[in-house]
Amino acid sequence: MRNKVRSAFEVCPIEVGVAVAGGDWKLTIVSKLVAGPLRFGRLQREAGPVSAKTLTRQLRALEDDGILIRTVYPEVPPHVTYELTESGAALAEIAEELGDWSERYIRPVYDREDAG
Amino acid sequence: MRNKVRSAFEVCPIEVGVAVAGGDWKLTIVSKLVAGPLRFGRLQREAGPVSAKTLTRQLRALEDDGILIRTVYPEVPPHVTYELTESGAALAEIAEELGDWSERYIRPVYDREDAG
DNA sequence: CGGTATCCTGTACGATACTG
DNA sequence: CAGTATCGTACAGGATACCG
Repeated sequence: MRNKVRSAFEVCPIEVGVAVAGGDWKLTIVSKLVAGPLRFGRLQREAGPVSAKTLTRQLRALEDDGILIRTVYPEVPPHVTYELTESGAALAEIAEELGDWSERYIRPVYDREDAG
Repeated sequence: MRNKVRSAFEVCPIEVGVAVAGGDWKLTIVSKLVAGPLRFGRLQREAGPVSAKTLTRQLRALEDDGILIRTVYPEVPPHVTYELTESGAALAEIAEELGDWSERYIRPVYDREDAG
């Protein structure tokens, strides 16, 4: 994943953004964290049908790239929260725009196919 | 690819956007077309180290989703151009924002790693 | 609760060779 | 020029079982 980002740097900044934020679930995760920190289980339920394995992978990648912060509370049972950094909040705005864009331009395309 | 988009509709609009625009090279392709239509070969050179096979795939997907228009001029040798639709132009703006975001927030992360 | 380990399938993508 | 066909590798991501 990091290697992908590194080679993207030699192409263009947009491709870097795609490498960092383009994975499945990543932008959805970020958007779910705008309202405030969430715990792992809650985040998994809110994000959609994502497996624990994949969610963990994506969260770790987002953490490595400085998009969110993982906090472990030393309790039993375990308690872990995820919250956005400034970088993550900025990314969340782009995620929202992408969502609006797909509602406006993509949904009609597929609705038309379903009708026809 | 279309199946991925269809299932994304059942999750959230952001995930639809990722499914449609999140593939490697797609946003870069779109950004290269903002200045005006380009031919296949030119686009391939401008986009970066993308193979003809992948570029073709991505262009077809973008066409299917109404993001760009492919025009074939019946000449010898063949002449094909790609140009953005309104949808594509709107997506290009988001692509630019993502590029700016990565320059501002991601580059420092990796520069710091390279230094350390 | 918040993961990890293992296995598995599907697909993305590049390289190369070829074509109308 | 603008692709297509074929092959091969890499990795994403789900399912399941298990752990501190």
